[in-house]
Amino acid sequence: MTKPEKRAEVVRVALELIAEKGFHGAPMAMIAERAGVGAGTIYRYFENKEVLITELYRELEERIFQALLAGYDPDQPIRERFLHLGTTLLRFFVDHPLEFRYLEQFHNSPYGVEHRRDKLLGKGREDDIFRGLFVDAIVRREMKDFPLPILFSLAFGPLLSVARDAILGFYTLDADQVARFVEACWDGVRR
Amino acid sequence: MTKPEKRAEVVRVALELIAEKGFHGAPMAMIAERAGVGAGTIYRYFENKEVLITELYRELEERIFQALLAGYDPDQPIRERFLHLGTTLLRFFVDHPLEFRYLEQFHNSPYGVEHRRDKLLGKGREDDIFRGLFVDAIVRREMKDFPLPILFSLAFGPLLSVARDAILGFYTLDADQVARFVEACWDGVRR
DNA sequence: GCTAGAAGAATGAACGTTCATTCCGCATAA
DNA sequence: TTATGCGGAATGAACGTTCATTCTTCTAGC
Repeated sequence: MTKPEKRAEVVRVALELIAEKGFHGAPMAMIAERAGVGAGTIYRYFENKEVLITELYRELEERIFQALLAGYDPDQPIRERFLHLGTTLLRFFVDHPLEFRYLEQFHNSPYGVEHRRDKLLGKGREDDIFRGLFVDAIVRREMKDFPLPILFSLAFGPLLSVARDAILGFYTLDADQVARFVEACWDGVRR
Repeated sequence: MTKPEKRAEVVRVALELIAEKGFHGAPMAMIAERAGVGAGTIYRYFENKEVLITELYRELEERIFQALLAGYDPDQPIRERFLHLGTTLLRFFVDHPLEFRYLEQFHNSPYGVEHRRDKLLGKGREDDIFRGLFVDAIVRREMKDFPLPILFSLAFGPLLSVARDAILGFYTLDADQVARFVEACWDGVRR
């Protein structure tokens, strides 16, 4: 196995294990074993477990950002842009259960809260695409007049909740239901 | 300290510590110390840590159920019943941050998923109050026609999301905002 | 082209720490 | 005196991390 392959394999296994069993169900020794490398080898690529965890998070964030960007047209009407982002996001989660579960684990950890705090009170990144849309919508009076973070909760709270349940196997979402669901989210935020 | 006082104190401290630092940030020894009892004493009241955790969860569930019941009138129109349950729940969470954080921790643990699975596929308890309302609403065509669990996500996803952020201190919710927010949730589920 | 040696990468046993749980001596009340 | 409940030191399992050693790859000299 080449050097970059090893790193990638460690990251892949870490995603899988942590998504399935949580941070505390994924000891470094187990990650190493399943990745087919020595326990110490991981520390050649990541300073410690925390760095591995946050680095993996960053990579996921980037992939989602790219997925959202694909096919996004800033010139479309607000409603259409909202529907596009919502369905893309929900589909991404449903199609990538491991990634979704990982994000949830991360968000419910101290790292996640810290990270979130920075985002809400500072410069976003893929937030910008959401932030831009929402600010635009408020100015044009097409969305309810709530503070931005509250509007985010209103719009994406249902989305995350339904993705979680679908991924846990409580039910399945077909394409039509996804579309109708995101429209329902729109009903929640729109004026 | 009398016997029942000790038990109650252990439960109180466990709630506090676990809510603030998670299951893994709340070692039994620390719970014991802050509760003013010996480490071994906890095991006179709870077989092991898991039992303590699930027992505490059950007690919280019961308190929420009671809060929801107070002032609930099954004869009111669907919209009013929905608004009552929503605002009561959201207010309860905002007023009881420790309890909310504990519930979140629990839900994101293996116990929680198991528990949830039972609920969605079986007999509810305080669910009944929600289930009854929602089934009623669908039959009368006052809510969108989604499977029940999806409708729950649509209605309560935003609520949990906004409660979480408020409790983490990202913003504060006054009474007016709570009311308007729950109405926005209603916009999401209503036909 | 071949080989000796250096340099870098990988390894996994070992370490120190932390945790849930157990156990035994002690105190209190009968 | 005896019995009961309690405390907290002791225990052993599990973890993240380290480091002395081995293995691999590359370079340089012939």
